[in-house]
Amino acid sequence: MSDGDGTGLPASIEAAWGVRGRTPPGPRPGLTLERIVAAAVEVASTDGLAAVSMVRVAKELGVSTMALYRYVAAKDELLDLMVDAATGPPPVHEQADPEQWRPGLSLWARDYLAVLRRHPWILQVPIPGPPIAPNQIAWLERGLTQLRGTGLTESEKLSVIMLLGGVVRNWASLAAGIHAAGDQRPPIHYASALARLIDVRRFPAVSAALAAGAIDDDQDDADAEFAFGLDRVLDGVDTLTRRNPS
Amino acid sequence: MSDGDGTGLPASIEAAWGVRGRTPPGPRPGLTLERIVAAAVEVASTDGLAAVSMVRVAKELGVSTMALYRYVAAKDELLDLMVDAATGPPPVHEQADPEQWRPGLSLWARDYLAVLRRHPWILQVPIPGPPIAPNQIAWLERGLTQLRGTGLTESEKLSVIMLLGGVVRNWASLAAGIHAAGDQRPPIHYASALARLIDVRRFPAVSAALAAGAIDDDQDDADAEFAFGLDRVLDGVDTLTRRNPS
DNA sequence: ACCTGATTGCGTATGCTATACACACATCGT
DNA sequence: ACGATGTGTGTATAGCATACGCAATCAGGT
Repeated sequence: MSDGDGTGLPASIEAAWGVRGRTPPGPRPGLTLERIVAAAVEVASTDGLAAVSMVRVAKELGVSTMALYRYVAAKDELLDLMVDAATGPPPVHEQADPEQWRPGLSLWARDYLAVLRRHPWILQVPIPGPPIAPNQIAWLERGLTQLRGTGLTESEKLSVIMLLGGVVRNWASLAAGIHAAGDQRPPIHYASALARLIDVRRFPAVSAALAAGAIDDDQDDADAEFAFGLDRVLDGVDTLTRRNPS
Repeated sequence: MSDGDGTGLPASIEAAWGVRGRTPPGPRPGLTLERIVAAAVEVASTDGLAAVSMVRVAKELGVSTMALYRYVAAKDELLDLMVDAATGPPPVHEQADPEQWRPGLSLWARDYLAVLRRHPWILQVPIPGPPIAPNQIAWLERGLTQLRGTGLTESEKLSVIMLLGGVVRNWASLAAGIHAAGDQRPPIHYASALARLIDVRRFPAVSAALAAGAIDDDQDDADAEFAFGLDRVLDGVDTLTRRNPS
């Protein structure tokens, strides 16, 4: 389970990249990393991330718990692989005009959002670091490609994609949090709860927002709010492209 | 432990807001929610969030584990209160020209980042929903106040603050992730690991970024990268203020 | 002054978790 | 054929959140 290569990466991540040596002695493996990850994703999709335990995944596969540890050094690794598998490769769209980076980037963000909507549990997996798993890199690739006509530096392009990905994740997280909270708990009426708690003199600006109906747990404006955040970031990128000599 | 008010909020959150009824019969409480939260924060700050268990916090206070459950319905509530306590109220600055929203908002973001740098474990606490605890609201208040001269609608102001907060959290999370990973693990050389794994034909854009040195685990450029993301968002807000009739 | 009922803190118990370790067995290169 | 190596399994450990019942404590109504 030590890294066969010198990358310092966990062996299971390398396995996800398809790095394989020649077959060693010993019994043929009856399991596959892929099958394990698929079973874990299945559990997360049906019963939530909290239901994903090594015991449960092993039970789902009909093997003993400890068998999994022949393929994964720790549960964290499994979680990372689950995220990558559930994310999948970015969808393929017709390549538009390279000069028109904005719709391309917008589509990228919306595609990513769709993934997070399909697998909300992804948002509950703590991010271990910069993207390294295959599909994460594929998404990064597609994102960077959208920016090819902008004249930004490579470093700027990368920052833009990371920024945008964060914004999407963040918004999805908030939206999912509201939804999940209203799933089991007594649905917290956020606006009325706030109205009862805050003092107008101590929090005039929040009170004003409250009075204007800006704070509302309505799900209807959700898409509009996402579009707002997305447009702000894209406007910011636009400003940058115009400032730089292209 | 049920909510005394009709807000639907956990009783412990209401307690954090200072909502109190008259003293009921029974022995005087020997503990305080404040003391419990303070002890938990202390544990998190010294030994990390993973070390925060009910057993450990109780031990730190010299009480039994179950005593804590007289003040907190579940561990999640404690975590929320810990975040709010560790965040604290936003620092007070001299009020600048209300027309100059940009430096004010920039300072807000940097203040928030400073908090997250001081208490990195905050980033590991899953966000349960929109901000509701007292200090969270205080930060929101200060953020909204910075936007008072922009002519944005209340809804837009709110979205901007949420967006900005997300960006700060996201960036801090990534930076802390790299740092934490290099804390215990064999320090993953991200750039070289990627270089070894990816194929130039499959990932030309990522390869280009890699070749240009844009992908680098150097901590030096970190502040610059944060400023980049911050400036993109602020540029986006700027575009909006110019478009709207103020 | 006494009782009632609420509330505190505690001890115990349950069921869950990740994972370390030792074992039996299968298969490869020699 | 043999040694090395990897696979799956069973058992054991240490930790976790938290449900439950009990004894002690105190305020308010009588």
